[in-house]
Amino acid sequence: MAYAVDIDSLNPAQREAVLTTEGPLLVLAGAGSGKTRVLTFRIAHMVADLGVRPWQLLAITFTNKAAAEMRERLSSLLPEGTRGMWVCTFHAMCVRMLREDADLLGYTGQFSIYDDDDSRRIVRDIMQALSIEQKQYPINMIRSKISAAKNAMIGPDEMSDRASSPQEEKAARVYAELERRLRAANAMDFDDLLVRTLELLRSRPEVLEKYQERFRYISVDEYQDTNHVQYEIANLLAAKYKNLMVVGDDDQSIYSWRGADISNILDFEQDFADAKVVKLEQNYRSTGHILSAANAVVRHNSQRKDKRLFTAAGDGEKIQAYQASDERDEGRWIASEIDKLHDGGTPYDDIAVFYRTNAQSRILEDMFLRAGVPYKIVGGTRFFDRAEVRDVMAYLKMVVNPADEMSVKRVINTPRRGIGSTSIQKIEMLAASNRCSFFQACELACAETGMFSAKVRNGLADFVNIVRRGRRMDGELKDAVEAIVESAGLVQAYRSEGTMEAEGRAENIQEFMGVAAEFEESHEDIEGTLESLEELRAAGVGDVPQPAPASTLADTPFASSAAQAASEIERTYGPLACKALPALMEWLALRSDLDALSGQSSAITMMTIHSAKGLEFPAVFVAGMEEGIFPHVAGFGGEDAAKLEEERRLAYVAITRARKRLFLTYAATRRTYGSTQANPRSRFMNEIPDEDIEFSGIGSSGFSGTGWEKRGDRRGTFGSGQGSDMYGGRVFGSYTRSTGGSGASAGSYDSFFGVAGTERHRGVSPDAGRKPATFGSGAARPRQQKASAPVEQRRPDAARAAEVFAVGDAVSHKTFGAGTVISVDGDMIEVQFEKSGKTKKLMKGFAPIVKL
DNA sequence: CTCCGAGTAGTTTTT
DNA sequence: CTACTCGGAG
Repeated sequence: MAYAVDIDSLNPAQREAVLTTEGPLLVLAGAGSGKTRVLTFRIAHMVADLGVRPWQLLAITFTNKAAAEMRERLSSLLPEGTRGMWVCTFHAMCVRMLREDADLLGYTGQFSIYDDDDSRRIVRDIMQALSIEQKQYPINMIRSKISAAKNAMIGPDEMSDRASSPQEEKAARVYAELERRLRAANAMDFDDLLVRTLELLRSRPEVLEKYQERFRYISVDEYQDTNHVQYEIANLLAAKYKNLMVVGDDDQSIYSWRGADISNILDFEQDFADAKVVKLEQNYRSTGHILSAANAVVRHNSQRKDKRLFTAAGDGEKIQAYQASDERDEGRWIASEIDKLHDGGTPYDDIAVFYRTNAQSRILEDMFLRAGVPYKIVGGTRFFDRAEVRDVMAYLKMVVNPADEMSVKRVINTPRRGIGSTSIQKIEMLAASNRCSFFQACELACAETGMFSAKVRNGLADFVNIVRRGRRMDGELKDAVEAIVESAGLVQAYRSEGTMEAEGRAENIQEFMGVAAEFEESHEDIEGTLESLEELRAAGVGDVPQPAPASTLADTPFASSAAQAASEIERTYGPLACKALPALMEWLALRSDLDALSGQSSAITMMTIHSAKGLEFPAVFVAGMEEGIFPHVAGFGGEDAAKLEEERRLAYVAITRARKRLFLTYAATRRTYGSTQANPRSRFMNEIPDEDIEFSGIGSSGFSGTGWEKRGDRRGTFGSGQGSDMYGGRVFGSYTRSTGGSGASAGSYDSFFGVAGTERHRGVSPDAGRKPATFGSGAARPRQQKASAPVEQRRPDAARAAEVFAVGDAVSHKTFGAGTVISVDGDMIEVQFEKSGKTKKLMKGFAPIVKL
């Protein structure tokens, strides 16, 4: 048989996976084993060779980005098109299904989606209302308990019955109120999207049937990251035809703390007795040393399916380990190594720096800035998480769904309209006594002369009008958004503040409107749209079957207040004229990261290890390889083995991102939360075989694997001995163990100081001992003269240092673009950048900035 | 109602 | 150390 896809380019295991199109299939895909290729080839094969119609296919991914990538690869494999194929995340799929049949659950199709921040706020409000002390019952604890209950399909009542602790009892009460409010607001949080879909599929056989019949072939990527509800949904959808393919790697399960359940993948063979299992163990990504290190580390986990990646590629370069004196030195060393790589022809785009926690990015960022290494940060505080942007979004959400109490309350007094918490409370009472939505109560309040002052009533009237006018806006999405923002008066309010910060916020809002305009353009194409069969038929897509007779449902079991309130509002304020607005809101709610927005400029990538999953880079740095940081404090101490294993999987993920070069760094001392601590080197580094790794920096290779080091590790004396004693000026003098066991390390110091090896004890006086402190924070690395050179070169040169900056000066930064100086303090200047809106403190002369 | 200061918490995160 | 939240004073 001649295949439309190049089946010969696959290895036997991959080929088997691609050709197994019928029945349940579990693909255990190790890191870098070509799993995306298998996934896309398999689908392309089905469509091009086996006559499966694109609309019969459902491919679920974990992130929007992965979905977009897959769609792209599929459309290049399938020139005849992929229209009707659903390639999306679980959440996007659920939203699509819920929009269509929300009325069966007592919601309207216009329901709002509450993201994490919204959900947090509402829980906080509820806890306040129920006077539950946040001190005693931390909000995140309550939220995770509720989330766990939701995902176990346990309702508030049942949770209350089962509550075995005061925490759970309180959580159940919050849960009950949360449900009530979400329903009343016609809103769903991220958990609800999944849970309600499962509810829909379970309670409505005709709906389930519709999708079971349509989606004959289902594949789920990153199966190890699915939670219980997602697992149920997938199984339900596939229950009829059993053509379910799941792809995953138990070694890369790093989201259990978020409800991901590894047992989903481990138990697949039990769920489907006749499941075929294919293991993809050949790695096409990394070189030998890197792969060997990854294998060695992950082998320390007990809870895993045994597999071992192998590669046909050569050993490649050894992993470079570097012990820095402190976190600043670490950043500097990484910067200088990046410089070397770049000089050697590696583009910045091929380099990534990973860290365990976002907090670590600061110092690294700072050091890169000074060294002139261009970087971009993935994750962290994102554009769409900025308060002012969220405010705009809340206005838009409110216009789309005025019952959305959360959004209404968020912006009712932003910008200031003189409506404070007492007025809001009164409106709440009004809403309760009139049994109407909060928003309708706002309107009632305008007429209530007795209850509110004229000032408040005027403010409310303005506010209510925003919705009235907003809903009438038709035409271009961009214009509608602009009109709503305009009538909200946000930009004007910021502009009149006159501060640089407010100006930045105003600019962010402008930028947001640019995003909206962009969305309208890119939204035109049908690609990526999840169409129903009806829509496909209407669009003239051939051989789409007749739908099952429409389920005429007079008996909506939930005559819910949400639906009533929503339709009430529809009647009162008229239908929403701008149809693109809900689509924009949905896209915003389910957005992944804004990597599309960050330009294509050449820069290294900085991100947490979690966000690095699924990516690969020719050169990878992992910073902060220290006990307490990675594995993070929560994971060690012994008692929680499962947590430690997850940290180890995280290490596995980090290591396996690297194709050719891997650098692991750790610092002898590190400032965290203001105090300095000395952390021993990460146990994960010790799990890497000696032949795969090379140590350098203070206390280099001769140390590894010697007995004393392990003894030191436990007490943390290794780090503190090297680090703090060094600063105390007693590097070699009193540190007897190091003189005995560390020839290589001493050697490196010796060559640095130019002291003969045999004389080092006498030669280094306490006074001279301070020098290492200089070396630690000054030059990059003792042994290689060259290494320190790049940093050295970036010393403030005369011209740069002489440049005078004044507040208000326009400047341009190599990485951050244009900005304005907002303060000057000696050699430090603070600059606000236009693009990011962020302010940064920069060192005059070091930072790559020029006055415009 | 707003503003300012003290106090405190402080993994990982896509949807 | 810092960013954010809460509570009290104006």
